[in-house]
Amino acid sequence: VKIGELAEAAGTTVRAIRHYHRLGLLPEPPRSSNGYRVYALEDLVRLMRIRWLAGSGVPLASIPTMLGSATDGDARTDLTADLEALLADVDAQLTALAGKRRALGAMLDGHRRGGAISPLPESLAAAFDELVEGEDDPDTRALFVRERDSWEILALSGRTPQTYLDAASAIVTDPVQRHAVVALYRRFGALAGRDPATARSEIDAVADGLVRFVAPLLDTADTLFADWAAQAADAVARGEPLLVEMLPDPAQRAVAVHLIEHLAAGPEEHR
Amino acid sequence: VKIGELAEAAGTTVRAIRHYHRLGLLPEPPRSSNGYRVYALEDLVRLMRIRWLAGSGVPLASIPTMLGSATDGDARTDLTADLEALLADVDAQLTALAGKRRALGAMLDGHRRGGAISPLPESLAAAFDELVEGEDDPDTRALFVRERDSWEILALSGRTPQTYLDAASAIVTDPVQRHAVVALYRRFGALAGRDPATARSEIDAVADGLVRFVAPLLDTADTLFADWAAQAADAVARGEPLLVEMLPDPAQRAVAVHLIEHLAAGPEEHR
DNA sequence: TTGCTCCTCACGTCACGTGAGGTGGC
DNA sequence: TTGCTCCTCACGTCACGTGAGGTGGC
Repeated sequence: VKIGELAEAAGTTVRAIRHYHRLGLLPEPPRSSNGYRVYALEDLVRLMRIRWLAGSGVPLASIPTMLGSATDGDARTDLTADLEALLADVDAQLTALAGKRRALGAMLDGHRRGGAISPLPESLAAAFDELVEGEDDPDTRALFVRERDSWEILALSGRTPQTYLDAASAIVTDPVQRHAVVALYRRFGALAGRDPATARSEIDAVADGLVRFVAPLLDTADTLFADWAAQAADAVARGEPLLVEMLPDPAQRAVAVHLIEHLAAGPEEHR
Repeated sequence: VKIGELAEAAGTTVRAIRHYHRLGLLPEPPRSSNGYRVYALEDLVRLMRIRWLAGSGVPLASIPTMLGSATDGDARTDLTADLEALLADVDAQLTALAGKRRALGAMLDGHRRGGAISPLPESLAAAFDELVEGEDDPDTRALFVRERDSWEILALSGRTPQTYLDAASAIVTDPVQRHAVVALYRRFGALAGRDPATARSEIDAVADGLVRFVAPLLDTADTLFADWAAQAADAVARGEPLLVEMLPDPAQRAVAVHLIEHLAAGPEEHR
């Protein structure tokens, strides 16, 4: 039989068979006078065993060991370990894939209704879209975009608890609270370019205003977020500025530092 | 911020970031005097969005479209289709992985108890092992190995119903029946090298003997197997010998053809 | 001075797929 | 003659990882 027939019998491709030959997985059969490979029953068996193992997730490199054709001495003991490692690997892939499936499903749902694709919860994403679209002043608009970006970072960091995001959605959905936060954002934006020393009182005022919005969230949020805030405050204290450093303006940076220090202080302070 | 800090903040590697730069997924940031890349907040956002999508199974090549930074006109409609295709893909991978998991689990179980790794049901594998190990005549031994190989092909073809394999296990487990089949195998093996014309009666006898074992299996097996047998008979009739051609001996091949013809005739004939 | 981070080629990984260019069989 | 299968390089895919060889910062 020729390579094409062998491939069909085994349910593979001619290319795959030649690949196995190059890897030495499947021995090269004798050739007929025209140079064609001529296969026998043993080759089909070997090929089907290879496909069986490969299809079960066994890497091609370890198939010789599995099939016992390697020159080995202690293969007996290793095999169990190999199989267990493979199983653990496949399990990990399964949970990862399940996660991807969920994420993709959510993306598709959001896109069918919402339009733009975003890692934020729908209400938050919609609220930010409105803010950005409805703003005519380019500076404030850029500020809103930056704020949305920051929230996306928080959401994607995987360390921000859902309750925190939900609470933010609630604030931004309620017209009164929303108006208040937008006013604070505007003041935050106006700080750009000012000397942190002269603007000290405004910096404190804006930071305190923001703290007043964040404080109740801290009460409901679980320990994950408290840990994160503590770490961030630690990093700021040690001079490792991480995210904060990415804010280009010094006065705005001062607000962020202030805010993080408040967050790290914990909920007790604000009761 | 430098590339290492960015990588840590986003939970990736420096290499991955440079990779995204090469692909044009993430724009090259300005450099500091020493040639180091200097990142800003927008880069972190972009990077985290990329990681989010990539982690959700979106291919890097389609991420620009998803993030809307591509110069496109009809991206709106395409996006839904893209996401749906991705979802279907992930689903397919999930079922494939689940299958691998099952196969690996069975392999591990079998290896923990049995020893050798085989695609055959345990009782069949064990029976063949006994046959092969207990045989001193090298020719008969080779014959048994070939027979085991054929059964593995049947099992791995995916077209052989489980009932058929189970029935074979039963035959090979029962001492009386097993003795009878082994005798038939020996006669089959003895046909090697004989002229099909002179050995005609022995060929028919061996084939009939084998048919007598296979016939009751046909009654219980579902239509899948009947289809397969019919196809095989068709192929033989058309001169496409497939598996049969791989038997090197002409007399033995005649037995196989005989057997397949009987199988394709269906169960009615033997009642 | 040591050790850590940064830089740029350039090649490796995994399991094949995809041409390119040519020959044999019906 | 046409179309199909076969052959051998040799490079492509995907998402990075891995050295190789060198420089800058503390």
